[in-house]
Amino acid sequence: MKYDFNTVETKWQKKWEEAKVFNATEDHSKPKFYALVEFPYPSGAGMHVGHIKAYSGLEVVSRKRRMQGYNVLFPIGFDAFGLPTENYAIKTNTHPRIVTDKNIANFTKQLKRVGFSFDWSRVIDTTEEGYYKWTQWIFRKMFDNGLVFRAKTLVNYCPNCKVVLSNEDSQGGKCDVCHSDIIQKSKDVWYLRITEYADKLLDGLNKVDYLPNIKLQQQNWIGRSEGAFVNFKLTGCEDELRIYTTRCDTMFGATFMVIAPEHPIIEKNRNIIKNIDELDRYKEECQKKTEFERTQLTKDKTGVRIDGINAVNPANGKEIPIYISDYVMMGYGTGAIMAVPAHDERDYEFAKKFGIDIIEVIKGGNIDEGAYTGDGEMINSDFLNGIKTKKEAIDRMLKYLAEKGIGEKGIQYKMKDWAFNRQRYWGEPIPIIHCPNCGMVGVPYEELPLKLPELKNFEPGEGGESPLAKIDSFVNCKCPKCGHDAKRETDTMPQWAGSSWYFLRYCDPHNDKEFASKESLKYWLPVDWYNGGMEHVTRHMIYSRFWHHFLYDIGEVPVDEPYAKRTAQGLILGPDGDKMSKSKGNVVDPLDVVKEYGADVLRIYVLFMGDYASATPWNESSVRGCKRFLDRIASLPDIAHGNGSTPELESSFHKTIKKVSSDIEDTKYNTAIAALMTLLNEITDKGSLTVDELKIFIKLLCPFAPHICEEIWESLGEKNFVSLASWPEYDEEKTKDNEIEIAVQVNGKLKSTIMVSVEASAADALELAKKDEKVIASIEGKHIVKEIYIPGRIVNIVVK
RNA sequence: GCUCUCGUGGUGGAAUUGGCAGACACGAUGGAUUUAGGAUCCAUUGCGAAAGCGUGCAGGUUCAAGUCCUGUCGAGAGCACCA
Repeated sequence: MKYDFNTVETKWQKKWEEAKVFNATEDHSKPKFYALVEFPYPSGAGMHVGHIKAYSGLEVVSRKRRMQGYNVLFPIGFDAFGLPTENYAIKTNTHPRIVTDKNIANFTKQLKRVGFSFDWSRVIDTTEEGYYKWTQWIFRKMFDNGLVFRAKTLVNYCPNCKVVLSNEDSQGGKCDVCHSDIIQKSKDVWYLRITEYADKLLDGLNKVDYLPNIKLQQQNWIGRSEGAFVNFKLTGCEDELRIYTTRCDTMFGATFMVIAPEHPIIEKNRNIIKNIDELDRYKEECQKKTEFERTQLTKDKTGVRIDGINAVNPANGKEIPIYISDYVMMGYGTGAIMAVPAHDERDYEFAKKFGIDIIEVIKGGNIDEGAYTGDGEMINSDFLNGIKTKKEAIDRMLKYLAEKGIGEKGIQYKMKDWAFNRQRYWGEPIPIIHCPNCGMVGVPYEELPLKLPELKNFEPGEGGESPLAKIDSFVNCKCPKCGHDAKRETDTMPQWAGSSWYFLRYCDPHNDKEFASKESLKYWLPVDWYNGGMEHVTRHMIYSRFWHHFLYDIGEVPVDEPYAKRTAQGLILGPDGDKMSKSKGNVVDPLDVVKEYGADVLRIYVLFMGDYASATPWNESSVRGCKRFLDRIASLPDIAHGNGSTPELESSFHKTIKKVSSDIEDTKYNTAIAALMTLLNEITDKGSLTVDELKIFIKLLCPFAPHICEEIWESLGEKNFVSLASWPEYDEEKTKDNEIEIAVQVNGKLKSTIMVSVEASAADALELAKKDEKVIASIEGKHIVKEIYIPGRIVNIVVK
């Protein structure tokens, strides 16, 4: 059978759509399987091969589950708010709505042409009013529950995009969208209190099945640390200085203190501090440095001693100096530290540079060379002397601090509250009204969605205010509480808002009374398997887990953790081994591949090319290899006769069913396909197979290359879709061989192989091995020290 | 700098988790077919003439190490002075 893939593939795509083969049903009596892939941002460039790989994994799993009788929800949608569309709209003077619709139409066409088995009746678009109504609704619930607050603070600001960015969006001091240097700017910012959920997000990781590196990244991001808060008395002023430390055991070694340049204690004591001008100048210098510069200069410590105020070490009563330095951040802990140069590398560098005393309090290092951060016996520490472990010393010190009433245990997180507003047009308007009498008031629930007003000019203002601020009819309103003239908030939500709950909407996407019905949520949640990119592990996933935990706490969803399992696909690199990019000219367009080789080949190739989780370069020749494989499949019906099979081939079928079934579950799609290739080679060598065997082969291949499988299935006289046929079962007994070849080693070196029965005893196997000529040659005249037989594996004879 | 992951043929990658290293595929070489090219089919393909040697390098544990341990070099990812 030679076939024209273009005709055949579009034929089956049409039939699937007409018969609604892949629509999830609301038959809640069936076992469910909810497979989720990260919905795409509909960029103007269209689909990328990376999308194909990202979706093909769970595509295979979903198709297998349907064949196993599950009610499968495998949805798709579009995460369409965001800067690229808005920037394009500004540049071309087209409304972002029009741009978005066009891009979504293009993506839809492309996705359908690859034959993904998405449930197209549940498509969502985060920019639709019927969708963002509920994004705003959830925000309002958070507002009602005290999880939203506004503060004027120094924030990460991108001067190019003219927006405030969250910490997550400004990693490395660069804007996540345009890669410009971030500056620190004082602005009014809306925050979501994600830190309140830090422990829940951390604990939740214990009950989910995420890849280990994904869990680790989330743990590091949340960055919980246990330590102590301690109050240091000051000389020269009335205040106390509160610090956070994880090493209160080293307090006898604290020979100075450091506070952040912005620490409020400086402002408060301007009149007392003798060198205030010098401190002001230093502070100004620090603010001029971008975050990037600050991190580049980690080696070179700078700072200024505060003249006029000293601190008292509460452990030993000694007076110690206080410095300001930018290696202490206002945003973590209390913005002040006790510095223990003998046992902290940063404090050590600082002390060396400023000539401060270094007192060793833990044995084990050499303080002439550097700080010692390991464990050891406590010395020079009064009541701690002689204690051998860090834990014991910390406990003892905490007890001391409690007795004196100057300190207590404390917990800190690296994660900060989520800066949630953007000064942009193409996002969900924040449903808040500023009233001169009532302060911040939520837009009433019945008025949601708060619609994005029509606008001609989408450019943000020079002062960094939202384009919405220019529309008086939008801004001016009445306070819902007191009726007084009031003003609307004009900032919009960040790109991450819509994607924080989209998997809930898929459960019941057309509901206009609730974001999803309780019954549908109860049935479909949690997501059984979520696959996506590593780049979303610390942002999208943390954000959406936070929203979900919140919804769970207010009784809106039935489970606390939204994703039972999470995997991640590796990148597809360009043929040159570099990351694909337009500037390098190494981008592969998936639709070109479909045109030349067909969708089945594209699908097989992205899964066969290598380990699913690893980055793998594109290889055009290897694509042709996959084409060859499918061409050989197409001619299989020519040799499928009704005649009996052989026991060997039958056994191979059972083994292959077992291997393909388990490999799909383990995301080892490459070896699953390799197993099918091996079986095909065996069939070709033999020259024939039965029609029943061919049907099994087609079913196994169907999740990977469904179009050609449907075509062959139909040619065999089947009336129904192979996509809905039953997944093949295997007989464990038939996967086992009666006789197997095992290796024979002498002193661990392979000498020969022998055929033994699986039931053979150690004595039988060894006897057989010792009859082998090559083995005899190796052991002749030598003394046998030890004989090992691992059933089914190996014989090893140790001789001297 | 810290944390994590990974180093296997000419290439992408396998290896039931300590048990015959190199499955499967690409590429290459030779042959068949063809006017020719392409496509297809057959054979060979880790290195070495061979005994042997081979999983970045150096040690170690073990009857047995790609797999475990120690050190070291290299690549990638994440974090970025987190007290």
